Amino acid sequence: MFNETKSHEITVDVVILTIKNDTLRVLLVKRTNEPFKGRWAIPGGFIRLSENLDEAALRVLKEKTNVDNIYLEQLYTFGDPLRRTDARVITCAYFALIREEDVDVFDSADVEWHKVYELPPLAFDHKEIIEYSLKRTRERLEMCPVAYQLLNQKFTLTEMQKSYELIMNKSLDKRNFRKKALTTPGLRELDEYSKSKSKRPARLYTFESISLDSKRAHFIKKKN
Amino acid sequence: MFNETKSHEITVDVVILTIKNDTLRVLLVKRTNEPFKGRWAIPGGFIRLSENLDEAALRVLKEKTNVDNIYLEQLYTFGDPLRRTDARVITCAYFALIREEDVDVFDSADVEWHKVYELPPLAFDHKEIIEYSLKRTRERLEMCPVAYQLLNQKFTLTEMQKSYELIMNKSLDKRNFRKKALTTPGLRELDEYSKSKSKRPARLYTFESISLDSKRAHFIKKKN
DNA sequence: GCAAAAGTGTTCTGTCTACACCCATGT
DNA sequence: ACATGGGTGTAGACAGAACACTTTTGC
Repeated sequence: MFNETKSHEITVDVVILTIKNDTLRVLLVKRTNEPFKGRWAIPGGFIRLSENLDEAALRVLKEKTNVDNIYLEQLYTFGDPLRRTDARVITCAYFALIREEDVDVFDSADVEWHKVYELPPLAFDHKEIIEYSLKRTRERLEMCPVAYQLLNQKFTLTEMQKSYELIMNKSLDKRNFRKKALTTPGLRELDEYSKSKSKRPARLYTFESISLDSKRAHFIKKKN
Repeated sequence: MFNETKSHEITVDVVILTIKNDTLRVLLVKRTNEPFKGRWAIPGGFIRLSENLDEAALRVLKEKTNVDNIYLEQLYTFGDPLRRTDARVITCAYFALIREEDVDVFDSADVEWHKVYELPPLAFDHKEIIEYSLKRTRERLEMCPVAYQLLNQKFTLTEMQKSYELIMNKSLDKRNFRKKALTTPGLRELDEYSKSKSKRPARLYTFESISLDSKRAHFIKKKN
């Protein structure tokens, strides 16, 4: 299959995170080929010669979820010779945060949302990649409100807090959270309220600008 | 499996930083081939099939500086189709911080330390890569004392401060710096003093082995 | 009127910033 | 004795953490 003169293959793999049914979930696909046939894996694909890496990751994302225009960030490049047994494949891993309401996943038997804290056995080093993406998402969260990428367009502060708690995997103090959340640049208070049964309606908020002010990361620009 | 006839090539490029003559410098090599023949570039090389990415980066580092066992971190993977005009080459960029005293560079006409704040015209996207490595180094510095990688084994607090100032590219308050520096985990005060002419000797310090773990991301936990 | 979630302030503590003078040494 | 860099402390601003009760609604 390969020899010394053959060059390495390079792919992009994308960790796609969302919140669904009050849990943080990652999109996995079931492998149809050996090795690891039948195991769950992060979606990925080869990079086309005309694409840059971000575009390749966006394409993979779009193929699986039909989502565009999303928070997507390069995570890390994994290239251990032993990470795959079949060939030498280096993968440039990305991670994406998407809203459940935007997703159009054919929830078939071989594409599923799995709880990130209860992962099934995964192919290759994909468990490591997912864990690393969680770590990075937490770091981002301390820096900028990326969690709004997981929320619906209009959301309550309690929903926002829940998404933070799911990502950080710990509970937060309500008053401190709200105090800090209200200072977030781009957060706008609406004159609308959630309608819920048997309890007090909650004020709705929205984020005005998608400009994630981060000096740390490369973000994918909006496509027009 | 390989539905494109032409593969991408993948390299590692390493931004090697040191402090020399009171300036922050990066090791550049002069290109001997087209394109950009005669221009300065970051050292790099192809990845061998038996190596992982870190090993490839270490090998490039060792080839150029004869330095082993060093702070080395994966930076970012650059893969724009237009970044090179001759071929589609994706590069996994690393950066390294090394001590001048450990280096064994043949300072020839085609390998030189250049001031990072006064770079000559560079090949490809290497200017961008160097600037990104500076950004990351600054972020690391706020988190953990990576600057000790640039210092001699024994150093004064003033030397440490100078290295911070060179990386951050701004001056720092002496008292505040020293107060904070003294709380750094791993810093040990020695019973030795610098011998300098015409001025008061300065106390020497050293870092006890800090585990800068090879699994990059985050090295030192938050202080409690 | 009760269940269920929304909403609201203060105190404490630790960290960052700004800032100016005396000390030890070699010449 | 002077030139050079070494070494030191305090006060104010700000941010994060801990902590409990009242309000609004649907049933």
